[in-house]
Amino acid sequence: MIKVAIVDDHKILTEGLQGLIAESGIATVAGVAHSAAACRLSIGFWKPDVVLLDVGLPDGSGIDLCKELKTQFPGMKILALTTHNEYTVVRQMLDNGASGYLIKNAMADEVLAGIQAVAAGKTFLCHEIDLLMKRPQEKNIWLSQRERELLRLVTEGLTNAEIAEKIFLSPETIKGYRKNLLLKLGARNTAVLVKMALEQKLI
Amino acid sequence: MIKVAIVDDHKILTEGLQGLIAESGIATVAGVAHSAAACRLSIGFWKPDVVLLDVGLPDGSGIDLCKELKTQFPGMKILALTTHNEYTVVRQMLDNGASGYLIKNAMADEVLAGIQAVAAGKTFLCHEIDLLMKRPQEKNIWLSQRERELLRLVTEGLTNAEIAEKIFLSPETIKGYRKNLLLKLGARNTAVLVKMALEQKLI
DNA sequence: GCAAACACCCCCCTAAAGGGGGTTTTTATC
DNA sequence: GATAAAAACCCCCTTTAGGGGGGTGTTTGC
Repeated sequence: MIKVAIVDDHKILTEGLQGLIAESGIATVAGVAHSAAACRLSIGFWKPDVVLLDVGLPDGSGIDLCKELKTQFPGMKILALTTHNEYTVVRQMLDNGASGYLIKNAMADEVLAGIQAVAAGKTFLCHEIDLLMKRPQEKNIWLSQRERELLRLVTEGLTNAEIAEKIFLSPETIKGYRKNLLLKLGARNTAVLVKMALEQKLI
Repeated sequence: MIKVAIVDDHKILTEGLQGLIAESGIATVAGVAHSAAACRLSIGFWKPDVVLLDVGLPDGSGIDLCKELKTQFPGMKILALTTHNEYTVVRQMLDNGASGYLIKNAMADEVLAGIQAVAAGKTFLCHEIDLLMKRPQEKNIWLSQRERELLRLVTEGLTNAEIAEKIFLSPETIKGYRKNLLLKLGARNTAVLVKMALEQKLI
């Protein structure tokens, strides 16, 4: 029997999930955590085979927690379960060691299929995410670390001069990055840049 | 017995909810719709007393659907059930006739309490939203229709001249609105303005 | 009846962003 | 060891945004 832990702050969803998993007979729920902190405290005791992990936790990012868990328990499989269907989020989760990715509007039976697949060492993407990851790559934007950092500072409203001072670079360099970001995202100005950054969760 | 309909595209959540409501004994689930279109088709047959309505539907806004349902079926009670905890969203839902508002990380028993309360003609806000609505009003930003329209055009990257042309106003008027928006939201420039607009769902 | 909020318009001036063109070094990846 | 991508840097010039003023009339709610 597969041992599953659920980490998600949506209590209504976790209650439903517990029932769903228990009834299926393929797995048991070893524990439920509603925050990253609660997860860190208990996960060592639960020793689950599979962790159903949300991305948007109240006290931190599931993306970071995923990396943390995989470092501490390399054998533990992470199955992301979130509302986010943005390329950047999925890619970061997979880069950080997640074995699978489900979105919350997937069918209930995809959850069970996902649990079984990742427990068996396979990777599992729900249908919609599978399509997303297979799109022509020019539609799935991927930024370098530096570009992400810059984009974050731009969205916070810093001017080129301020950014330059903050990260010890020339204002002209910042300008170059901004131009490049506009080009890369196909944005005509800062307003659209910020919009895309937030909508596509690029930062 | 209270008759409830669920309109939400998160299938995992709706499955869980159905069980939860059925087990409680206080209500029955008359039907489930995973989209606004499906809801429009079936709601007349179901004739529920209470509709659990999500804001973020795949084919439209729950805010608009709420207004629509209240116009067509004034006696039907709408109980919003969403992830959004932004003042603007809550206020728009309530203005459009919703009797209650739950966020998805509320406790499961709040759902049942909410259903009973709105069915009895009362209004019901879950704890977190109740706190939000009672905050000092300067923290809860509310924009006029015109301001929202302008903000939307700004986030789409239009320049003052383009906006002026589009909505037949003087570019100087647009400039005035922008200045006022910056002041009202406490944003130092367009980047922050766009960020706040999206984060607080002002548009 | 009167204040407050909304909608509308104009001036001047400076700061910042955007569009064009470049260069070099480092660091992965094949 | 070649190739490519990321990272850092620079100049010129034009357009747009932002900061500071000023003002009008019209709804809307108490």
